Amino acid sequence: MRIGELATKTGVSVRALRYYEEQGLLAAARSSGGQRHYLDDAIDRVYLIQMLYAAGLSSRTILDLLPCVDAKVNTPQSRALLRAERDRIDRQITQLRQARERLDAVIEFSESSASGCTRTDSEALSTPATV
Amino acid sequence: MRIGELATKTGVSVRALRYYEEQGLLAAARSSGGQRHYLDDAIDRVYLIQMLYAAGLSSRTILDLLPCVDAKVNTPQSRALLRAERDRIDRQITQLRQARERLDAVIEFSESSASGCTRTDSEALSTPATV
DNA sequence: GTAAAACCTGACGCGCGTGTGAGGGACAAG
DNA sequence: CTTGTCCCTCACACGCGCGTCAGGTTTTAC
Repeated sequence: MRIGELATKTGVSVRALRYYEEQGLLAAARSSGGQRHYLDDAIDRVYLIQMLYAAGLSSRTILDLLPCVDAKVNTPQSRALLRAERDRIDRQITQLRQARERLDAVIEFSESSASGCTRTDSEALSTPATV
Repeated sequence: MRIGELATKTGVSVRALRYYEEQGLLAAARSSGGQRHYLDDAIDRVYLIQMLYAAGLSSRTILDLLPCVDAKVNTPQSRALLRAERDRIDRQITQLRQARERLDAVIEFSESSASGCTRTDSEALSTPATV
């Protein structure tokens, strides 16, 4: 498939796909005219890349990790890298949970507070059912 | 206290503190000579700001949230904002967990795999004790 | 009074994932 | 062969949190 189809199938912009190739994350065959052609498994690849980006990994780090995910490289160094990134994600989750708890405390207080009892239409809309 | 002291006490750079003020997140009194002076509670304020940045909030969003945290504003809109951000954090945590599970699967496979049994000195160093 | 340290404003730079536009080829349909 | 759509390669721009340098003022310590 060509780049436009991959873009619509994955929901990722054409620009982004070209950027992934530039970063060495997503290989593409080229037609005689220079156009990119992808295999079907590129779709999963793009999802994986997006997942790792969403987890806060940089292109460079993803580039280092992908060979491990593909099980093409399995060295002590690659395993250390995998563990390091997993641990970084763990720390980030911890931070997010702390922030979430902080916000939750504020929410709890504000909803039990005085002006918190003035239920409005806008709130009724944004909160489907407090059943 | 002046900005340098606040910086060392919080571990945040002077540049960052000035940036927080520029974004309206951290107020400071001024001396006759124009230098910033902070109260002790600025320390906690900075920690809070850092926490929210770490949770992926933008300066703008933090600016909107701070009045709620200070319990100075408590409207239906502010509560909706709080919940929206909390939910965003929840979604982000979910994404991170997915990425973590993906990496974990790779790690599990690679450590049980063939070349995973070639223990080297570098691994012995990076892994203190597999006791 | 004088030097050093801390502070001030203003402005440019960076990293990074993308948006966006210019100017031009590739390719299927009529 | 032409038209329309998709694609190509530069290349500039952005947002954002902050580093960093320049040139100057304030405060502190002696």
